[in-house]
Order: sequence, then C-alpha cells, then structure tokens
Amino acid sequence: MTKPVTIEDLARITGVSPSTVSRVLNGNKGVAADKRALVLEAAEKHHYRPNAVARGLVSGRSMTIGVVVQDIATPFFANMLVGIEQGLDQSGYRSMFASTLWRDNDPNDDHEPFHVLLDRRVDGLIVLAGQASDQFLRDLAEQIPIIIAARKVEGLEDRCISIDNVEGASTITRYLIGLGHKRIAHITGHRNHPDALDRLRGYRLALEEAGIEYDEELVVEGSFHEESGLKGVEQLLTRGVRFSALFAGNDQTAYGAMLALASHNFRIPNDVSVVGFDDVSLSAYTLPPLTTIRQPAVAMGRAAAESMLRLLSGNDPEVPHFQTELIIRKSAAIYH
Amino acid sequence: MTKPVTIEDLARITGVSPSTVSRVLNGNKGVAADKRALVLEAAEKHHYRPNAVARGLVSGRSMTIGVVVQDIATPFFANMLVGIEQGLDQSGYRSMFASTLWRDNDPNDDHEPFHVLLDRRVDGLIVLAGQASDQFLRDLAEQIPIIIAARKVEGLEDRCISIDNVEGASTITRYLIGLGHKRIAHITGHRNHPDALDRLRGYRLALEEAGIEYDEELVVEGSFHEESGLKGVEQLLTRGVRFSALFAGNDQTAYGAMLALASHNFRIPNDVSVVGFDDVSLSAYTLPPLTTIRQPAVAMGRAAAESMLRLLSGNDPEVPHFQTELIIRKSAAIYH
DNA sequence: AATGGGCTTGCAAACGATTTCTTTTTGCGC
DNA sequence: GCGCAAAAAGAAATCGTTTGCAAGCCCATT
Repeated sequence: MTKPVTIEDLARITGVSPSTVSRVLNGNKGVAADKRALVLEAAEKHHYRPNAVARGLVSGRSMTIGVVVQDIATPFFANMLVGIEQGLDQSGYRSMFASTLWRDNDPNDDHEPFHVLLDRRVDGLIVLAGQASDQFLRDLAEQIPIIIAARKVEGLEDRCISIDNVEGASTITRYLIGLGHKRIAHITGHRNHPDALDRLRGYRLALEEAGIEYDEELVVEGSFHEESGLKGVEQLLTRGVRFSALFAGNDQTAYGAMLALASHNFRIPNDVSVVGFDDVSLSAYTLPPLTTIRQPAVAMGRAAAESMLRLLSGNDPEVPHFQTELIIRKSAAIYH
Repeated sequence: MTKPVTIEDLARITGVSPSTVSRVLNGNKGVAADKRALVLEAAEKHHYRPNAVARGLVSGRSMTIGVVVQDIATPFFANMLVGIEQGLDQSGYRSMFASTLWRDNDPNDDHEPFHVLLDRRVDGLIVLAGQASDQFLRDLAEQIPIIIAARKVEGLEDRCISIDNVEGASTITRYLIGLGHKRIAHITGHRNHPDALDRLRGYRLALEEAGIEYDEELVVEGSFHEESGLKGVEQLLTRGVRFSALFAGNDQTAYGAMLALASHNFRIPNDVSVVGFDDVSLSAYTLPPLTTIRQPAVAMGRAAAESMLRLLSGNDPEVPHFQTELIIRKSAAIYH
C-alpha cells in the first residue's frame, strides 16, 4: 500500500513551495510559465491526485451530496438514483447514498442515515420519500441545503419534487371506468403511507364522479411489494367479491396480482383488467404488458440533482413540476 | 445554516482543553470522572457530532468504503448493494457508490469512478463486475484493500467473490435436455462480457455431453437487457430456425424473450420452454414464473462487505464460495 | 524532606490541502 | 543606475481532530 503523493512531495520534487504547487493545480494566475510547466509535469508523472478530505476540511465543501433512500432495490428508487447521478455528472459533485437499514429487531433510530451523511459533511441532502417526519426535515432544512423527491413536505414546498398521486390514480381509475368497468378492486400500499393514501383518494374520487358507490369490500391493504399483490388477490377471492378490474397500488403489486389471478385461471385482460402505477421499466415486458401511470423516475432524480446544484450555487432551486401520464398497454380491456 | 459545534467549542464551554474533550469523546481512559461527565453533558446538550472529515484527515481513515458498480438500476446489482449495506451495518463503515456513467458521446475514461472514490480516500474498494481491465484492478490492489464481486480476476483469486457461470449454465441446459429438448436456443450477453462467455461455454458443454451438435444458428447475441431478449427472439424467428426451448443469458433477457414469444402466439411452456439466469426477485412473479439459476446476490454482497471488513482489520479476507442453484418454476416443461 | 511513580491534563505537532500575508524578485521609466 | 510598482514566490495560519510528550499534582516510600 504505497502512500499517495502529496502536494508537499511535489513541492520538494520541483523545488518550489507548496503554495505555488497549489496555485498551479488550481489554475490560479500569477505563476511563472516555467514553474507552472514544471509542476504540471511532475504532477502528471507522479500521478498526483489531490486529497479530497484535506481539501474538504479547509474549504468546508466536500463536493459530495448525500442521498437518503429507504430501499435501493426498489426499481422506482433505483431509477431515481440513476437520475441523480446523471444530474450530478460533470458538476464535480458526487452522491453518497445512505439507506434506512431494515434491521428488524433493533429499534433503529431512523435518523441514523441522516447523521452518517451529515457527519461526513455532505454539502447538500436529497431525500427520497422515506419516513422521517416532516418536522425533522424542516429542521434539517435550516442546517443544510435540502431537496426532497417523491414526497411533499409542508412548509418546504419549494424544495419538493413530486407528482400528484391523487390525479394519477383518478386518471387511471377513470380510464377503467371508461372501459365499462364498474366493480374495480384496489390493492393499496401501507395504511399510513402518504402515496398510498393519495392513490386511494384518487380512486375514490373517480368512482364518485362516475356515480359508482365505493365498496370497501373491494379494497385490501398491500405494501407496494409483489407478494402483497398476490396476497391481495387471494384475499379478494376468498372474500368472494366480484370484480372485473383491479387497480394495484403500484406496478410491483400488479405483478403479484397478475400471477395470483393467472393461477386461478383468470385471463388478463379478458376476464379481469389489471392496472398499476409507476411504470417501472419492467412493466413494458410483463405478460401482458402493463397499463399503468408513468411516474418519470429518472427525470425526477435528475431534476432533484439539478435543483440541488442551483441551491448550492446560491440560486433558487426552481423545482420543476412533473405530470403523470397514462400508459396504455395490454393489461386492461373493455368490459363485456 | 448554523455552523456545527466543534470540539473547540466544547472545550471553551466546559473549561477543559480540546485534547481532553477528544479523549472523553473517544472513550479514552485517563480522564477524571467529573470532567468526563461535564464534557459528555455539554456534547449532548449542544448536539455535538464529530467532523468525520477532520477526523479522517488525521487518522487517515475515512470509515467509508467505496463501491464501483456499472448500473445501479439492474436488479442484480441493486440486490448486491443491499447486501453490502447489510454487511457493513454496525461496523462503523459506510459505503459510497460510484457508477460508470453512460454519457454516450463523451469518450469517458472508465477509471473515473475509481478516482472519485480514491480521491475521497475511501478505506477500501468493492468492485462489482464492471469493465475495468484485470491489470488495472491488480494495480489497484497494491494501493488499497480491494474485493471484487461477481467477477473473477486472475492473480486476485483470494479477493474475488463469484459463482461458476459455466457450471450454472450447463446445469440449466442439462435440465432442459433432461426434459427432452434437443433444439435449444440461446441469447447471450455482449460478445466480450466474461459472464456471457462462460454461460455460452456452459451451454455448449451440456450440449456436447448429451451428444447434441452445437448449431450456431440457434444462438444470437444479446446484452442482458429486456429488449435484447425481445430482439433476440425476433431474430431467431426471422432466421426461421426451429427450437423448443430457449436459454436466455439472464432473467431480464428472458422477460423480453417471453414477451416476444407470446406476441407470436407461442405458449410458454407448452410451445416453447424458457429459462433464465440470476433469479432476480421478480422472476418468481412473471407469467409463468421463471425457471432459472439462482445467483445469491444479496448474500454475495454481504459476503463482499464482510470480507472487506476482515481485510481492513488485517486478516485474511476468507472469501466464501457460492454455489448456484437450479430454481424450477413453471416456464419450462417436458418436450413432446 | 526529597525522590519517584501514577494519574490527569494541556501544549503542540501532525494530517494535506487552501489562502492570506510578506517577502523577494522582476521590469520599467526616467 | 535608481526607485518603485507589480508580479511571483514563499511563510505561515487555518480547517477540526487525534496523539505523543511534557508538565503538574498528589501521595507513598525511604
């Protein structure tokens, strides 16, 4: 493990002072051309790379922005991360992720990932959804530039990038109704998940508009994971309720639901229509391809990064507004 | 943006020297009980958090280990990342990811993510697959503790965590043969991707064992992505070759392939059997659920992290060996 | 009473950069 | 050839910690 070469080493080698080396390396003017060349050559030759830690200590900027995410393995979040990396590219900033680890036993303090990042003196924080309280996030915003994605926090509206979940849900429910469906089941996300709540609200809104009575027998609680779609359908089936269409809380839930439906010999979409929410990239490849609401994850991630950069350069974050879009594929059909 | 409280602040507040504060905070012995209590109380009261940057500079350890990954959004890699986070949990170490950004135009130097991490003085490096050259990785290993996952590097065998791709591929091909299939198509990964090469080798090996002649008309090049499975099948179909089974280079390729097959009215597995490789979590939820080879991504990620911790504490990394496992679901059936 | 050995504690030197302040050198006009 | 401003280069302070070293104190031993 060879020690990295320092600015001091370069100074010794070239016979100038560390200050001069630093000036050359930072492109500062006021250095004679010959010494500049000398230093540059030595740096090149010895593969000098500035120590970001030392640099960070004196400048107070780590050139890294922290990202708090609940679950990297969820396609939707993974795509947002990709977007963030894209948005940061070429900016000199880099992202560092910290996730809320689901060590189930341990009554884990869910501020831990924030502290990990804060301790490392990240220059800004991007928070993806998550279950930290609004108040906590507001307090955080006093200490450090913050952008929140896929979530809305009261009092921090100008820092939040999110879509309108009730609008998306009502749109897709309306689409189902337009196809002639009247008995539409819904598998939600967790009871107290804000997105889940909004989507349920959108579902009810569309029903109401169409004069269809809300039947709570048709809705079951899920968790936004595949297996909750599977269980949801089983539950619906054992309840014995009839339904011709199913609005799954998100795409993953829809996958599980489709599997359960198929294993009970329902054909999709002939016997029952299934729709999701998110438009994860895989949804174009399911059998049948899933009709869903697109939430532009990559673009949102990129926007979050760009807003952060603006914030860091002292400007207004100018968070853009994202629209959801109905993506019609093959999993929903006319009711007959 | 209030300035964080420093050790110096605590020293001033409590009336002791910074050294003493430091000693208390680090649990060093040789500090009088009363001062210890005093300092602790003040630290608590003012929410003191040590500056990891400063600490890193003097100690030479950043307590973060860098992870280089090509694409976070690939389910397989995402799961490995989850495993890494799990393995690092409670160790005090934290991971920082850097991915090779696919800015397509730019002739991007693919050592960039390594430098980003190295500059920030990570204490170790975990490399997930990737296209950096073996030689580059060997050189790197001289400078910094390194663990390589999902890849084999000559000369660094004791640092590599990977599965035997040829064994997995031959196992699943043998399974197909055992079901009576003789004309088995294969959609590979990129031409020069080592895993793709090994899987192709395993496929040919099983064929040879069974006395089935290798027919290059039956294999097309893919890219390990969904859409390459789709295109692969189209290609096979326009070639007009007959096949009763298809071994997709990985699960994602299989998804695309199944979609293409279905849209040409082939029933899976009745008309053609499809199998994949990886056993990504979604594969249990496709229609039909995918028969595949399991590569234990999360466990491998965790193992990588654990080996890294061992390495950092001066021990032998003891990289474990992982076995692939044939997961039989519903996408392959007996040939008739 | 003087010596010595534990304990505590503080001072000061790192760590590797950046940056302010000084000093030295250079160039130019007269 | 002198003086003076401007340019170039070096010295030193700084960022927030950790840590080796020395100093101080108290008490016991002889």
